[in-house]
Amino acid sequence: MASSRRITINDVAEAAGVSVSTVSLVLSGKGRISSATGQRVNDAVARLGFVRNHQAAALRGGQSGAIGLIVRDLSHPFYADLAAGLSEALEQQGRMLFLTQSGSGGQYRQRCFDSLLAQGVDGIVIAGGGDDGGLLRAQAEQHQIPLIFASRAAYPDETEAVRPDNMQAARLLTEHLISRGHQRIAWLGGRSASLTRAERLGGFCATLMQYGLPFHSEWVLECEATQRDAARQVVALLRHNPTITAIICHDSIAATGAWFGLLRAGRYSGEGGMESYFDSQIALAAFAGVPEAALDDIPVTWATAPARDIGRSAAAHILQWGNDRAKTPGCHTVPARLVLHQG
Amino acid sequence: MASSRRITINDVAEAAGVSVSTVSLVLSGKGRISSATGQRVNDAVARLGFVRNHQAAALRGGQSGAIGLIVRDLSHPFYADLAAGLSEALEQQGRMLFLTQSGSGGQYRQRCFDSLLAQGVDGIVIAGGGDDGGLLRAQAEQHQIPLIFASRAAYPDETEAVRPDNMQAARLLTEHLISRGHQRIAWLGGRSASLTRAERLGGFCATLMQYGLPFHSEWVLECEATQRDAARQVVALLRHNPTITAIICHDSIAATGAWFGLLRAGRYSGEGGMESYFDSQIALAAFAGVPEAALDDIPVTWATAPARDIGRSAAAHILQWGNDRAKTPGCHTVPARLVLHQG
DNA sequence: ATGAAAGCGCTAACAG
DNA sequence: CTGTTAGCGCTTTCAT
Repeated sequence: MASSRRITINDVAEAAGVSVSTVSLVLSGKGRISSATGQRVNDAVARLGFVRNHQAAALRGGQSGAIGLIVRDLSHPFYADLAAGLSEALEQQGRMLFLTQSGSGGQYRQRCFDSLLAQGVDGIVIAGGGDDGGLLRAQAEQHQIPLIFASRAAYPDETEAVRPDNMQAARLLTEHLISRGHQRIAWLGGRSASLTRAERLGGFCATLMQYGLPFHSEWVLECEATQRDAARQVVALLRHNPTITAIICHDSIAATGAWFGLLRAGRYSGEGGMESYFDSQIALAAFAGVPEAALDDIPVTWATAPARDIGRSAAAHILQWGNDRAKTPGCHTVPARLVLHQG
Repeated sequence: MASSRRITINDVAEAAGVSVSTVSLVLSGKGRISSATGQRVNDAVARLGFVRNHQAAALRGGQSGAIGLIVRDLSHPFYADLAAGLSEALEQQGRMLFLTQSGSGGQYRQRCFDSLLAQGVDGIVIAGGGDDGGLLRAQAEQHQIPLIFASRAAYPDETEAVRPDNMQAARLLTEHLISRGHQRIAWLGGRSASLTRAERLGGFCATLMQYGLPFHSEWVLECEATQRDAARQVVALLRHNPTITAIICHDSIAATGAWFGLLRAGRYSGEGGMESYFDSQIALAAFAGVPEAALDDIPVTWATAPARDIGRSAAAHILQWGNDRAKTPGCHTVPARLVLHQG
């Protein structure tokens, strides 16, 4: 049964008693083929165990059916989820995904790009990091191949990109807290240079305004990316501003640190198993890079950056771009989702 | 600058004033080419911005340079790390990775397999799930393409596979505890039907024997995959066996649950910030599917299943198999690493 | 509705 | 050392 030679469309044609072009037409479902012939061909295909050589098809026909992805490092949950969503969406369309990693510093990006080009991909998705002065975009244009950025950073206007909606995420969190009756809300974490943080703060501020609540800039704290610093800041903040009832945290580290800080200060949040010395409770809300199951036990309301949705969206956009050429590039934004804490 | 036609090896040949075969030889570095000609060709390549069409090369030459990976779901950290290691190792060899997801139940596995075959991959790595009665292995053999399994399950002897060394991981943990002076060690978690658990228990038991310590089967507890159940079990266990000084947990859920249980029972572990009612401490050690940064704050010594190493190893084996045909398949085992808790 | 033939871009014999 | 030539497996006009 194990014939050494590879089975080709010629073998199928012979077995079905038709010509190769007929087989090709049946396979791609293009030409008008009588159902009888179609049947015969399909039988032969099944009988011989023929698998179409997609490379040869691409060589002649054009489309390879593969999309390339460049991520910095797949072991980062955000990129893993993004890749998962991308691959899922592509496979639903019968496409395939070439995965490459550009290194945690993005140092191999050009190499990845070139490899993907050489493999004849129909499009490239770059996740993480910006375009170095439009270099990649220029190359992609030269080779007439769709290129799209998908990550948390911002891009020049002419760049096709998919990114999370930071303002909307902040609005989500803020409205949630307000709807729970909180009016004095603080902000913890992030660096002021961060654009992501700026956008989130914008959404936060806008929502406060919308509900007629004041924005206290002295309640907005930067903090280092350590639980220790977050805990320290929370304790200090609450000591000086005891009327605060809720805190929005920039990330899961800040949130966890804040929780420990609250525990230490005797100001716990939610109905956790710990006892509190005070009746008052501080509500915690936070942004998460990704849904984090391990943090289930901390009473925090999360707004998750929808990495998987971003991947799906990137897939949709790059495929659409492949069909409909000469469209104007732009930035597409993907909304966050609220994940309530399971009491 | 944006010429519409694709640049081929012919253009390069013409520009360099040589023949196509010379260019091909320079590109693949095979034939003995005078350095002068080589230089001219490389110049032309650079000047024209030529990118080699790998599909055409594969069509003629055989090797596509791509390896296919089938994982159940990339958003699972174990598979993500595995994929990361695999892709990393492949790219170092100038290979590429096709990524496919077979769905959380593995329901699309056959489809993934077929797609990869059609793309002409040089080998396939299947992560997660076993071979349905050798079906996939048979197909791979028929198409003469290396197939290797990489996951935590066990496989029939004739199957080429890479998996974590569960016994070694258990020995690592057990020896660690013993070296810290623990002699009365309990086991928490997992289901008795699990082979992984059986192997780990084997390593645990063997190490106890080796150090002349008794194995108490009544200190080995099954438990549900919830923190709640783990906590409950720990409390009950310690109530009835107050001399126990250490617990090995089957996974991070059991470990986290155990920690909460210890806190509740007033038997905390490590130098955490909580107060204890008793002087005695219970040491916690556990197996982790993957290094979990979020759990840094729980005082547990982890043995991590080296997902990334498994990916790397799978890459090495499948590439080697590609070169050296007709080797006997077998199971390769990858050691775990100890991750001590950062006091 | 189907067949014949001309390549896609590249590599691998052979010649020179 | 380098050029000529014949395809790899498939798609796609153009005939029939």
